[in-house]
Amino acid sequence: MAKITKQSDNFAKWYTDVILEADLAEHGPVKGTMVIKPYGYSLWENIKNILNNMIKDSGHENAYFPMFIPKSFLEKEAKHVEGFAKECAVVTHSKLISEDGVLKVDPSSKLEEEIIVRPTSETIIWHMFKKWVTSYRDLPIKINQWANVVRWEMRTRLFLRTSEFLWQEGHTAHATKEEAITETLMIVDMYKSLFEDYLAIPTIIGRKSNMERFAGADETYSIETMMRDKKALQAGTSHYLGTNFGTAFDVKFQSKENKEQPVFATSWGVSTRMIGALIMVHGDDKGLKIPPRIAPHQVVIIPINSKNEEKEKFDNFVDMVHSKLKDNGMRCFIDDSNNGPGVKFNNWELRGAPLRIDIGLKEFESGNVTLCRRDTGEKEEMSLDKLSTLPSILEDIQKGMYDSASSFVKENTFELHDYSEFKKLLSKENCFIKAYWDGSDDSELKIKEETKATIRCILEDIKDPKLKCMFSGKPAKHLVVFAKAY
RNA sequence: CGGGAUAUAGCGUAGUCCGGUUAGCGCACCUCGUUUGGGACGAGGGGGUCGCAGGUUCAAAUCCUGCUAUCCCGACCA
Repeated sequence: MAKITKQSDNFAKWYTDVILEADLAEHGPVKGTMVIKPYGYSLWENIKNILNNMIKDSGHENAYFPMFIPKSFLEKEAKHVEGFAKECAVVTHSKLISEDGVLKVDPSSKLEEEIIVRPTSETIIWHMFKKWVTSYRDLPIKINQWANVVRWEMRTRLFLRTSEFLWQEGHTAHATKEEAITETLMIVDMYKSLFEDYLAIPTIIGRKSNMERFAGADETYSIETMMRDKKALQAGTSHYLGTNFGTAFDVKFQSKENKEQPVFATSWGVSTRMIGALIMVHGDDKGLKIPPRIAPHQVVIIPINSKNEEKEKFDNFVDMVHSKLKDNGMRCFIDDSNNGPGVKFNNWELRGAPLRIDIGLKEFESGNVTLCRRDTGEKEEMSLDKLSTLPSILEDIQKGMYDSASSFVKENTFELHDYSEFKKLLSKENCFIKAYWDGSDDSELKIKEETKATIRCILEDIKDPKLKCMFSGKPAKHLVVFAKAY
């Protein structure tokens, strides 16, 4: 088993090493594609199931819309096209022919209208909403779909930016602006809970600036997270789309008063990118560290020296421990591979299992087990009747992971009101900096050019005319967070 | 799409400058045995159209031409 690069030597290399060595995923044959391997997919499924329940509990219904979108649909919302035009996969033909053993595109199969592989589904969904909405009685529509989308990316990285990725996209239609805005914000809270309560990732939430906003949205709210290299990762978004798509797709409804009115929209999503955040928030030089609530295996049992004379009895003892854990509601796995114990220890640390139970001759004879925590590395021998306390230890680990991630964010977040200090700090190290901003694209752009830091989100609006923009000295409009971002 | 580099077994590489045995090594893999409390050991074994297509030559991984793919650096992005 290869050793992984240390975080301090090369964080990007560490990240790739961990994913490959922990068997989460590997590169597909087409540039930017990713094969999510069983261990990684099981992690995704755990997250997905939790979020899926949250989505349904808040009154949304799952549905599925096609991956293929007529090109003309994309043209209908001007800003939306602009945002996605440069990264679309386009289907132009429907046939291949074999010429002397070489496969070629059959020119005669050229499509009347070219088809876009969805980079996101607003257009096709609003095309359908037009058919579904005529009266106020048809609203709201609250739809979610789990799907893959394709964005043809220049520079790709496993989980963080792949040409094809998995996500959920929620799309809702409402009779009033207020209701749509409430929906947008409710989703932000839902994501916050997913990140904080399950992924143990602290979040910073706010509105996006004009420049960073989703193409076609009136307002974008984002979930910003800090990685261990102190760069920011946008890990989820919720958009208030106003009537942009309603208008573009001519979706209107008749009100109680028999008046024709425009439909208000939201859309929101989180993707497999979350797994990238999870890796970079919690991981250390030993590898992954997965929060217990979403870990594929919460407890991994390592049998040691299982080749003694009483092998059968030994195996029964191991099985008995295993079923005790399962009976206590834990996801549990026995590593009975042929590897030596050292390899297994390192392997499960690399793969981030929260708890490990070692069972060797010593335990077999004493009737105890040895428990080892991934977060602290502490080992302790415990009697079998204490196994029922493991769920509370898992919860303790979960909380500890959140707390330590949270203090890391606090330690690396500063508030500055002087631009030269701002530049100096950012040239020295990555961090989050809260500062006042005048709200202009111009200031934001120049700060980006000079420091590579961007506005991650707007935290508050400023009314006090005495407060000035850190960059321009003009009256401040917002308190924002700056950081270098993924 | 610009600038740079690389392409030899599953992975990592030596050999290429200066053409000449059967293309070598490490990891991984297979078999047998010994091992098992923090990255085991011995013996044996399998696996290569040297990125692709041409050319030069008695002879090409090695020299020449063209192509393709990938990686790094830039502009773009969740």
